[in-house]
Amino acid sequence: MHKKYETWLRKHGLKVTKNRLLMLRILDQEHDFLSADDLYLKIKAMDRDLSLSTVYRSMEALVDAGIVSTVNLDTSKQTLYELSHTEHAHHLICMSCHKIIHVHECPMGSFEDKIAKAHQFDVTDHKLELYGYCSECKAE
Amino acid sequence: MHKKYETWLRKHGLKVTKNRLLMLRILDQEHDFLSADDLYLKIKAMDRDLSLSTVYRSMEALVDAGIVSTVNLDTSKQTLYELSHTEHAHHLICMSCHKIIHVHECPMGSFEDKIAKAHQFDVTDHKLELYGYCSECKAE
DNA sequence: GTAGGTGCAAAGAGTTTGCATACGC
DNA sequence: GCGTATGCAAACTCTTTGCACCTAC
Repeated sequence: MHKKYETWLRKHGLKVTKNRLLMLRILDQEHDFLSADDLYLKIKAMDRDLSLSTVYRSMEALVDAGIVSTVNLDTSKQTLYELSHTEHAHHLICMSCHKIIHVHECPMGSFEDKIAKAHQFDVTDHKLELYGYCSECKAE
Repeated sequence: MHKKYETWLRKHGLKVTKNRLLMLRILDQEHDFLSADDLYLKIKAMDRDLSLSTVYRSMEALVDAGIVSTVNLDTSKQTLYELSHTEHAHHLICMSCHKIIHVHECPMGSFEDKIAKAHQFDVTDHKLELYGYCSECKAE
C-alpha cells in the first residue's frame, strides 16, 4: 500500500523517507486540510520522532512537486495542506466550529471563460469557499 | 468629503481620529487590498507619524464594525484589508505580478441554495478567487 | 473627566534557515 | 560516497499585547 506514495516521490526525484511516507499517508487518509503542526503532532503520536522543520521542508518539496497543495482560509492563520486533488473540489467552512466540508459540485461552467475573455486573463485555477454555519452549529 | 468616513465611524461608536480617517480614505481611494504595512507606509509617507500597532488595532475595530473586511490570498502571507463592499465582488489574481482585478459578475446563482440544502449548511458568504496570469504577464 | 486611542517595546505565533549529522540511493 | 533529508536552535516575519500617556467627546 505504501507503494503508491513511493511512486509519487520517486517520480519527482524525491528521496523516499519514512517521514515523507507517513506525511503522505496521513494527508491521503484524513480527507481534510492539515497544518504543519497537525502533521507533526500526528506523526509524533505514532511514536515517531521528527522535527517541525522537517514537516515544513517536506511540504515545500511536495508542493513544488505538485503532490500537495496549500490553502489559507480566513478561519486560521496557518497554511493548510492537502493532497492535490485530481478531482476538483470546493469547501464549506463553518465559522463556528471551523469544520471543512468538501463539495464536488462547481458552479463555474462557462463563467471562467467569460471572465477570462472579458479581462484577457489566463485563468489556471480557481478557489471557491462558502462560509457559514454547519448543521450542528446553526442550531445554537 | 471626510464627512463620509466620520459618519461610518460614529455610527459604530468609534472615535473619529486623524489616523482612522486617513486609513479609511486610503482604503476607499486605492481600489485594492492593502496590508497593515502598506497602510502604515502610506500614512508615514504623508508625514504623519503613527505606529504599526495602531494600524492593526484600527483594522481590528473596523473589521468588527463591518466597515472593513480581510482576505488571505495564496500569493501573500499577510492579511489584506479592503472596505467591505456593498457590492459583491470576486477577484482575478495574477500569479506573476500579484495584481488583483475586481470582478463584479458572480456565477453562484442558485448554486449556493443547492449546496446549502444538500449539506444543511447556512451559507452566509462566499469567496471566489480565480488564479492565473494577467494580460501583461501572460505574454512572457 | 472618562473611556477609548496610541506609541513603544516586548512577546507570540507561524515559518524559515544555517549548520552539523544521518540516511537514501 | 555523494547529495539529499533531518534535527536543533536561532532568526525572521507578521501580528498581538501590556503599560503609560494622550485625545475625542
